[in-house]
Amino acid sequence: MGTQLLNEQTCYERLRNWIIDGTLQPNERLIELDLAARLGTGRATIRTVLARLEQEGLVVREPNRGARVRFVSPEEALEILEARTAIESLLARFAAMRARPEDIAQMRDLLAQMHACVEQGDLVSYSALNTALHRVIAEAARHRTAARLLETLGSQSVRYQYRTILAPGRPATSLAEHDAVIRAIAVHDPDAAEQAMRAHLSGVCETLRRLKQGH
Amino acid sequence: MGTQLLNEQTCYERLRNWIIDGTLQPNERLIELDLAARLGTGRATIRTVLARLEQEGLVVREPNRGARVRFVSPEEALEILEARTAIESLLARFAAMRARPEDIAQMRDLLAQMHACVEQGDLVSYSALNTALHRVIAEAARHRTAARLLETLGSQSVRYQYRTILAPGRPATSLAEHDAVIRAIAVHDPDAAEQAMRAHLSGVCETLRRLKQGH
DNA sequence: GTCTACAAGATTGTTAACAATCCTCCTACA
DNA sequence: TGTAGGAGGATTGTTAACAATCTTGTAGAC
Repeated sequence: MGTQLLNEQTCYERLRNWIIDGTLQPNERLIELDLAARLGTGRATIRTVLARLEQEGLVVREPNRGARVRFVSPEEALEILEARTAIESLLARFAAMRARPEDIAQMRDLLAQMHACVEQGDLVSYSALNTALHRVIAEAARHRTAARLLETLGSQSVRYQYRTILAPGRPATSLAEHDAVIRAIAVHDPDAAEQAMRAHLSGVCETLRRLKQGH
Repeated sequence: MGTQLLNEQTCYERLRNWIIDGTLQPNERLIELDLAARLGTGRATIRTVLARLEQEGLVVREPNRGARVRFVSPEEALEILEARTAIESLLARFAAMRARPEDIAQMRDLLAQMHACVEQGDLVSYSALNTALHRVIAEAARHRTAARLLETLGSQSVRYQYRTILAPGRPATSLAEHDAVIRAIAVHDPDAAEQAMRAHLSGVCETLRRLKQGH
């Protein structure tokens, strides 16, 4: 597998993934020549990619001092989650208005799998399914502006997403909350869906706040 | 005033302003050499600035075909307003929790000026004051994540912000709604503040929907 | 032993030139 | 008359070299 020549968009996606999956760690310096060599492209491309990632909140650049992976503090992670609550509640509302039968079937399928995971104590798969479910809801809402905001918020806080589900009693609660959200969407009740999603994510916020206190 | 040499940040801000204030019109092509000459910098700088503005939603770039000012359709403007509603409600909630006496005084001052504008029928000044008031509320919330989202949303939809206030009966209603928001913030009632802000912006959304139907 | 000054290396910022691509307009041909 | 093809110009994409800035390590003064 030789090093291919990559265009800007591909470089952007790869670098973004490296930051999100932790290949590049928070506060790690991003040296242009380094990245250019690793991605098989020139410095100019890396430069514009870094600018984009800064605008997206994944990277910090300082004049004459280069770029580094942005470190998101626990306080910031909470802020991000609060903002997500606002956006996802909106998306749940629209999903209740615009979801098609296929969308709802997919949600129920994922929910059933999540149920199985909790019974088996497989919290890693549960987290993945949870992310997938939220994505399906976002897509069912057919609201690109909100979906876009959510995606950038999500990418900034991936490192904190596994924490809350580990709190004692959380899995069962979380499952019930998701159930309420999907039931409201299935009967096309926007108010109930928004309310249920807000309740769900407020619960997550609260858990995260308590976790922060503990440590 | 000779052409100064400008660094990236300055170029970014200037170009951004040109787009927001309409100096550069929607769908207008952004030619790198052109902008470089106008801003007194090189193509490389312009290139990264355009990448940032694309990520911010103010510019669209197509490979090998350059960049243009993004045209925001009325449908999208509505989506943006809906997202703003979610974010600003959150900010109102936090403003109610964290506003200091100075913040509240500033809000009341702006509200009084808005009152005067409505009486004199000066809707242009009213719009400006309206923007300023929302900004003060956002700052009083001390929630940088939400504030940042709001700023990018706002910049995308400036072209539509003057429309709704022109609807018959809107100024008086708008004034009353702002009054309710600020009263809730002043007595530090987060639920009421969030609710009042949501009601206010939902009203704006509704007006915009009706305006769209009309035309 | 600690601090300052300075030199060397590393990294970013800027410029210019070249290559690749796209767009426009003109011509030739059916 | 209308359409395919191609030449030329305009614009973007890429590369390399150079300039400016920062960082690091070392030597010398106190």
